[in-house]
Amino acid sequence: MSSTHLSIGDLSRATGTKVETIRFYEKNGLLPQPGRTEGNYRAYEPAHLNRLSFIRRARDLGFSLDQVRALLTLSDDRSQSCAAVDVIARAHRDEVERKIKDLQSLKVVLDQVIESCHCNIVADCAIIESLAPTPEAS
Amino acid sequence: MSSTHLSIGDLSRATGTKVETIRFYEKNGLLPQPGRTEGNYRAYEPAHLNRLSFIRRARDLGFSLDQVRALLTLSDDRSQSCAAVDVIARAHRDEVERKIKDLQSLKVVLDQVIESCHCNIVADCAIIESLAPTPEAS
DNA sequence: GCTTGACCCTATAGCGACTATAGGGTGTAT
DNA sequence: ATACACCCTATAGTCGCTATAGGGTCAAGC
Ligand SMILES: [Zn+2]
Ligand SMILES: [Zn+2]
Ligand SMILES: [Zn+2]
Ligand SMILES: [Zn+2]
Repeated sequence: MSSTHLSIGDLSRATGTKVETIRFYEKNGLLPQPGRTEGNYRAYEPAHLNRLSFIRRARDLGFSLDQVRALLTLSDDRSQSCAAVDVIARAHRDEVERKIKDLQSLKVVLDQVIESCHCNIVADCAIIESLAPTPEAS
Repeated sequence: MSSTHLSIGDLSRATGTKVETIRFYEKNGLLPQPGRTEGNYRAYEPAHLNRLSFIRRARDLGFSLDQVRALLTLSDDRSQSCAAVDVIARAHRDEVERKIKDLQSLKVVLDQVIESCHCNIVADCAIIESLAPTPEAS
């Protein structure tokens, strides 16, 4: 009950997280339930702010909430081997890598499709044609 | 009522689309409602197959369902200018480009973070540290 | 003392694009 | 007759929030 308590709005401003999102993290077990004031307001400790910052940085790096949960659990048990941390981070990086490759080959196709449109009306549009099923063959 | 009718399973196999997804497209106005057999089974015409193929190719290229709907409408009105088609395709390509760039800069950070972990226990783990809020500064 | 306004609360529904489940009916082959 | 593949509707779940409805709390100003 010291004066160091923070309101949900304080956490929101400090981390750039919407208030609803903070409540969402609590409901989903990422952020522990804080104490309450007499008026039933959430009263956070500085540790909550640290934890929320951690969550936001991990989310900014694209980790899923499940991965963030796992990273939080690992970071709480500071004597453990960090091999599990490494596994999560590498799995995520691999997925990012895969997504980049997928999008790059997608862009190649989109570039070709867009480039091929030298027409005026939809009937001749090469973009539409590239989507339509083989128009001549049965 | 000719013998050319196709069941939902036929469309599913022909396009690699799950049956539930086909029903979902119908409910969301992408695929027109087909006739029904006496047993209340959907009975598709070849035109439905063409339309579903169109949808799938557009989805494979990453267009949103809203974009697919717009492309379908445009492709139905074959005398129209294809400028609107071009706008949709370029907007989508620009977004793909943006996503690639975002993921590439994300990957740079992830690579750095992962590379920095030469530790054994979580207490020293550079990955966890990179997520935790500045540990010394208040 | 009373109102205004910023802030907070819970509970619920919505987004996109499906996917899965429950609880049935149909059609055909053996 | 019964097994089985297939089909039907309706509803809820996924992910990571975001938005809404319908309230309660608290400090400041008049
Ligand atoms: Zn306290
Ligand atoms: Zn064109
Ligand atoms: Zn027919
Ligand atoms: Zn480490």
